[in-house]
Amino acid sequence: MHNTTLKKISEILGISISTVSRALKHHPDISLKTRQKVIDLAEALDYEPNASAVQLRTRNSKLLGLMVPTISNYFYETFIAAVEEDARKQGYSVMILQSGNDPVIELENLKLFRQNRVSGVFACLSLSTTDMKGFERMRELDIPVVFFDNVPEEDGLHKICMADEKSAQLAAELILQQPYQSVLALFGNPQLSITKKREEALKLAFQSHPKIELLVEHAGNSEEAQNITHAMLDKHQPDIIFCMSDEILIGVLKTIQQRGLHYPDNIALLTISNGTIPKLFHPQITYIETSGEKLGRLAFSHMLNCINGNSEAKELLVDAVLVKGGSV
Amino acid sequence: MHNTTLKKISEILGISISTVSRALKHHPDISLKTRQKVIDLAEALDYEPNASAVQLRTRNSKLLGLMVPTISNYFYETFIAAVEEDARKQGYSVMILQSGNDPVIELENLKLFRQNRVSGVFACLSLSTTDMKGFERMRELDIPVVFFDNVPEEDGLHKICMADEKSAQLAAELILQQPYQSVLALFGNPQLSITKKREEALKLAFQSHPKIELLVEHAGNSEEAQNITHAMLDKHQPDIIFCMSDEILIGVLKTIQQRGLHYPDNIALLTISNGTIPKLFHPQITYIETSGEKLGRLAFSHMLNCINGNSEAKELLVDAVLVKGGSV
DNA sequence: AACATTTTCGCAAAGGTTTGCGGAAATGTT
DNA sequence: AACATTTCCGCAAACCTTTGCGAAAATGTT
Repeated sequence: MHNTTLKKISEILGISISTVSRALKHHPDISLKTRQKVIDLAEALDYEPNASAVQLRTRNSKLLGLMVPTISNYFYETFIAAVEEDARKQGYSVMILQSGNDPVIELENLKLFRQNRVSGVFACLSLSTTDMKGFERMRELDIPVVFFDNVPEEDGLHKICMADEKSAQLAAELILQQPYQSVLALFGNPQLSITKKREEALKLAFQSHPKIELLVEHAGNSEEAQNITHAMLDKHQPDIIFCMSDEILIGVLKTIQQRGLHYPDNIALLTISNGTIPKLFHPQITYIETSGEKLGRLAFSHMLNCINGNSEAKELLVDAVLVKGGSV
Repeated sequence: MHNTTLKKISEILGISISTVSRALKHHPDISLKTRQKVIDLAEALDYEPNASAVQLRTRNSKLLGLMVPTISNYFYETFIAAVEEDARKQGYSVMILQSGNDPVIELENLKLFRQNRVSGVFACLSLSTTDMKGFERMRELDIPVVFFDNVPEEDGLHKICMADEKSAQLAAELILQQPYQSVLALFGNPQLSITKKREEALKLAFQSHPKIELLVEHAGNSEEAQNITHAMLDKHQPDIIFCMSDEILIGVLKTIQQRGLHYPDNIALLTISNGTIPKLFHPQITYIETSGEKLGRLAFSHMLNCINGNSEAKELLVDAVLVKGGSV
C-alpha cells in the first residue's frame, strides 16, 4: 500500500516536486544529471502517476465512454473490441457501459461518463430512447458524442453507420437477379433506425417489380423470428428468406432445420451480418457484411478528429459488401 | 463548458464549500433549511461531482479493472456483461482492457489499472503469460485480483472457475453410459489451465475402461479443429466426438456438415459450452454448461468480499450442469 | 571585474473534493 | 441571568499533479 508520489521522490532526492515532475517528462529546463537521477529513482520505486490527480489538474482524461444496449452481442462485441484496441494504441482507455435498452439506465450512464470527465462518448441508442436530454448535456459540456448502429434521426450529429440503404439494395439486386417469385423479408424491431432504413430501401427496390410477392414481417428476437417463419411457411411458399440481422437469421435457421428443409435447394437464404453466424453453417449463408470491426475503427478515428476539433458533424458510412456463401 | 462545482454553489449561496459538500450528502450537521437550499441549487445547476477529485481525496475509486484476451468471444462477452451489470448496481464502473494474448500488453494494462487506482481487477491470463510480476505488484498495492477462466496454477490466489474436473467427469459418465467403442476428444491450447484440467479429468475417467478407444487431440482454433476432425475421421471411426469448447465445436460441426454426416445417427456430439452455439443447431448439441454469466456474477460478489476485506484467498467453482440436446 | 545571458531549479497556485476540529449562534437548564 | 448543551457552520489541510513566473547559480562576454 506504499504508493510512490512525486513528493516522495522529491524528498529522497532533496529537490522540489516541480523539478521531479519536469524531469519525468523530459522538460528542457532540467539538467541531464538531475533528470537521470529522478528517472532512475522513479524506476526503482515503481512510480506510476496518479491518473486522478493528473486529470484533475489537466482536465484531460484520456478516457472514452462507450455505451451499448448489451455487450453480449455478435455485433457490438466486435465493435467494442476494435474501439478498445485502437484506443489503447493512442493512449486512451475505454469505459464500457450497458444500457440494457433502458432509457433510465442510459441517462445514469451518461451521467457517469460526465462525472468521470470522459473526453468523448460512443453511443448506440437504446430501443426506447426518446428523450435526448442526456446527450444534449454532453454537447453543452463540449463532450463529443459519436453515435453508431442505432442512431438518432436528428441532423447535425456525428453518426457512424453501415451503408444500410446500400446493403438493402444489394440484397434486393441479388434477389432480383434470380427467378424468385416470392420473397419473405424479416426485419427486427421497427423502432430501430437500422430497421427503418433497411426496410425502406428494400421495399423501394421491389417497387419496380410488382409481380414479385414481397412479404414483410418484424420480429423482436430470434424466437419470434422462428415462430413467424413457421407461420409464414405454413401459409406461403417463399423462394427466399431475407434476414436483416443475425438475430433474425438464427430464428429462421432453427425453423428450417426443424422442418428438415435444405438451403439453397428447398429455400434460399440471405442475411445481413458480420459473418460470424453465417460462417458457422455449411453451406455458408450468403450475407451482406456489416463489420463491427470496421465500424469501430472508423468510429474511433472520427472520435479522434472530434476531440482535436477538426471535424464538423457528419454521418460516415461503412461500405456494404456482398459475401457469397452457398445459400442463394 | 460551464462545469458546476461545490465552490460555485457555495459562492452563489454565500456559504462555505464544506457546508455545500455536507449538505449534498445529508450530513446531520447541516440544518434542513440550508440543506434544501443547497440541494435545490445543485439540482438546478446540474451539479455532478468530479470523480477525479473525489477519488483523489478519498482514495476510493469505485472503478474495477477487467482484462480478457479479447472481448469478442462467446464466453467472455457474457462474463463481462454480467460483471458490468452487477457492478453498475453497486455503483462501480468497469474499465475493460484486452490483452490480445500478448504478455507485454498485459503488463501495460495492469499498469493502467494501477494508474487509475482501480479498487480491484478481474483477470483472465493471456495464453503465454509466464511472468506474474505485474500481478504481484497488484498485491503489494493491496489491489485484489480475481482470476477467472484461464487462471494461474499458483496457490493462495482468488480464482473463479467452472468445475472443470466435474464437467469432464460428467462428460465421461454420459459417454460411458452409451455403448460407444471409440471416442474422439478434442481439446484447445494445452497451455490453458482449463485445457489441462479438463483433459486430465477425462483421461482419468476413461482409465477404468481400457477397452474403449480414447483418441485425444489438440487444436488452437476452430480451423485446426476442422482439419483435425477431417483427418481423424479418415483414419478412425469414432462413435462420438467430445469438444472441450465452442471454438472446437465450431470446427467439428463444419467438418460434419461438409461430410454430410448427421448427428446423432452417424456420430454423436458432446461439448462444453455456455449454450449459445449449441442452441443454434437443430437438433441442439448436448452440452455441459459453462455459464459466463454465472461465473461473472460469482466473480463480482467475490470481488466485493475481497474489497471489503472479508475473504481469504480461495478458489470458487461454478457447478457444471448437463444440458441435454439431441446430439448424443 | 563588472555585466549580460543562459541554465537550472523552486515557490505557489490551481484543480475539486472531503473531513477533523474548533467556534459562533441558538437553545435549554437552573 | 448565568451557565451548560446542542445545533449549525467555516477554516484549513490534505489528496497528487502541473505550470507560470521568478530567482539563484552558472556560464559567457567585454
